[in-house]
Amino acid sequence: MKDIARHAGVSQSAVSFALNGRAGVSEETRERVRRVAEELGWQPSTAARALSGEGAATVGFVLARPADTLGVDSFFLQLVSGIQEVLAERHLGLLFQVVEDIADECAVYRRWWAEHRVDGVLVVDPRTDDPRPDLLDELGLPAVVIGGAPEERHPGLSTVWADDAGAMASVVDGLYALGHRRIVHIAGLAGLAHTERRIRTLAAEARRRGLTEVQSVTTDYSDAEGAAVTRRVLGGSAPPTALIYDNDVMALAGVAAASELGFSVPADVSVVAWEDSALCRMVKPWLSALSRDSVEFGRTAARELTALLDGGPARTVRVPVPRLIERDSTGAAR
Amino acid sequence: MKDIARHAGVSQSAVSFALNGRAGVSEETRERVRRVAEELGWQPSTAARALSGEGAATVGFVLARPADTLGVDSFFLQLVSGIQEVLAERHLGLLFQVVEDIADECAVYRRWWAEHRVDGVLVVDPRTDDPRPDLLDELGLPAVVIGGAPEERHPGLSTVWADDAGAMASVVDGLYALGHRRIVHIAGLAGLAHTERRIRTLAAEARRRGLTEVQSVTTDYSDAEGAAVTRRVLGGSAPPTALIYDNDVMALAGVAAASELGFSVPADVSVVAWEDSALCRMVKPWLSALSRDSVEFGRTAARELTALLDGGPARTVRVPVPRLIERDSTGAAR
DNA sequence: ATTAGTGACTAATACGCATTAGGTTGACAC
DNA sequence: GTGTCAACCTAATGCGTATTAGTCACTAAT
Repeated sequence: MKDIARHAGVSQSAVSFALNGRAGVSEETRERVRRVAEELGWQPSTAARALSGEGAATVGFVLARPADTLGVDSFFLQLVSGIQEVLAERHLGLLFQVVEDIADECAVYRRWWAEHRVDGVLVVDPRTDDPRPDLLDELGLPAVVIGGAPEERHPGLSTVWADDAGAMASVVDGLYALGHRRIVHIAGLAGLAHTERRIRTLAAEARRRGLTEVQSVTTDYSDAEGAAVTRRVLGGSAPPTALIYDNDVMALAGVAAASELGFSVPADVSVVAWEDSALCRMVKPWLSALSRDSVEFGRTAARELTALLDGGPARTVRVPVPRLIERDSTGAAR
Repeated sequence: MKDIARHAGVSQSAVSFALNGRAGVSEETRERVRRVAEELGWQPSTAARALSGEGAATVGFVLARPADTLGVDSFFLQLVSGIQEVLAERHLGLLFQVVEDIADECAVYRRWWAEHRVDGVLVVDPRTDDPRPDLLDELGLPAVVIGGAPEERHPGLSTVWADDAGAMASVVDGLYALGHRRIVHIAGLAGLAHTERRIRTLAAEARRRGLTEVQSVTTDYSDAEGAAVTRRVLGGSAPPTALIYDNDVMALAGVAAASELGFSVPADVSVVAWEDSALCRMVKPWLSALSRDSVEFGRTAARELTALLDGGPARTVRVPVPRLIERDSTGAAR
């Protein structure tokens, strides 16, 4: 800016005013300064900006997962991609970190905020008993919880959530209509908010219809556990006629396990995957799946965060209910 | 630091010396200052650090892929996870951005460097005719090219590469030994350096053995194209007896397509996937696959970058040759 | 003719840290 | 008793930007 000022024959402050669209310079000068800045290829130093109180122009994203669990999950990359799209428009950077567990994640938030490294964060995988909202509130760090529970609102936090309960109800509806009475839900990680929501909803739907042979089993989302649980429940005396898997990977592994046991899909057992991806069309039969737009989910979350950074109020936003794509893995109960 | 200085009864400079392990303060004072800093929960402002010439304590990572291609690729998340592990030790942040194409990617590098947002970058998906190394050289932006060609070294760039040529040679060796003479390589994106390396190596190996019915077909890595190419080549008059897929997703889709056409794996056609993941054990038959440690790949790249940032020389480092895991999808040629 | 006001600009300061140039004290040698 | 040196510490400056407090010339109002 010093150089620009010299070349344009004005003071440094005038340059600042001109480039930031503030009053205090004539239109003519402003234009001249703009031209010079352009010629000199000037870009504002984010460090200096941050130092003089403008914020870091960066938002943080922490993924608390052991490295080897990261593998086959298409959800996060798509989510991040959607987040990016919105952030990039406003030239906001995305600071990304992978950590082992929630405690580490909290430590990262603390450090980032203390170091003025981020202006806000996006929180994923909310849990039923989650220390993070309290921490963020305490720090005053603007945040959007992705997939959070709509009830439990913290004053300063925005929440973007998908209606898992509604989706689960519609899936059960569909299966019930097909004559299924014995249903097993191979759920994801226990303790995750959306896992618990799905489990609760399934239980409620079962109660409502008087179904007693309906259960949920939590897993670690891995193909191994998906297959193991499938083998266990299908090996029982009154095996379920429908299986709901909390992700596509487990559904795939489950179908493989079922075939090995001599169960044919969907003749003997119907399968629904909670998460649609190319995988679902890569096995025979093609898997019926709940599809949601993860990229759009990311966009929505990012938009909420930018709104928060602009001083807007914390909000709770719902994204569209996941839609059931009926393919070949679901059919009438035997 | 001002507060710390006041509480400890010393000057601000003394605090700086004490906390940065520089000479100029007594051991006793240093300890006292440390204690006070601890009590006050002080964390250095990265913005201020960056401003006073210490660098941004951040490295950049740009992924140039259309949003919808990101889905099913386990490689990048694992890579990033490995990168993280090394960066986190040194409290370096990872600035992540997804863009549409290479031109945008270059623009991001320019901006980041001009804004002093990053100290270095990690470059992925190098191409045969790639503008990025030249740009990075020109900017003087420290960088590590991941998966780059070992030949084409730019003065300032480090390169971390896997020996695709060696791996391809060993795969062809194995298939040849099993009696395969007609081999099709369903390759990845044309123009990517490693794609071209694999194609060249396959051609060379074929020539060396006098095989004429060997070819590579480039794709966009998607399951759709993988299946389409599979159908096309298997539908020909003298169909190949072995298929090499450049990723796991296409291999899976290929196997499905082959079954539909009445080809049994591995009796009629052998299949090798270039990238191992849970997917390969999720179909019957389990897929033989080239396995490499993507997390370690990331670690290595990050280590090279930190070395570069410490003022070390640019180097070219090779990671271990991918190893062929023989499962059930490869067998003797019919 | 003085005052109040306004538009266009400059000078000065702050942000939080690192660093460099000084300053003071005490020990030691001559 | 003067000079030298080392150890320890303080004062001052700079990094690049935003902002606040002036300054100056000129116009409009009293």
